[in-house]
Amino acid sequence: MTEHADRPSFFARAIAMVRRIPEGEVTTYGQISLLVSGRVRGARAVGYALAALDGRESETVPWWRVVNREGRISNSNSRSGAHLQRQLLEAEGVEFGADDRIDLSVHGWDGPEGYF
DNA sequence: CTTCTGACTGGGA
DNA sequence: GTCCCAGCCAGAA
Repeated sequence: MTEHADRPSFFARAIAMVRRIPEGEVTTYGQISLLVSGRVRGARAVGYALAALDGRESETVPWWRVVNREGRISNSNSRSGAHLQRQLLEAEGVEFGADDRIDLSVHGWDGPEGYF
């Protein structure tokens, strides 16, 4: 972590929020951004945060439960394993549509209960 | 110091 | 449905 202990950065807060996603559910980059900063536009920074995960963190942080607003696996994560992400989600019971899309109204996660 | 880029999103045309 | 643009945060050149 590169942020100050008393003032966790947007980066660190995003990772902490991803850890809260329950098994078998998914959320979007925009939702994470909204939960940790109150702004949807920080979604891009969330994606950057997950891209910077270490090999060790990639095992403790459920990064595979984060998809884009369409419910699809994002493009460049293919270098880390888009196929792996889908495989991990299906193993948790997440279903993909014919167009490789997840129904967020079924598997979508809105954040911790009573967070706001 | 400035500028660009990226696992993104919402709004307008 | 499509395409384009601005905004968000962090890091690299």
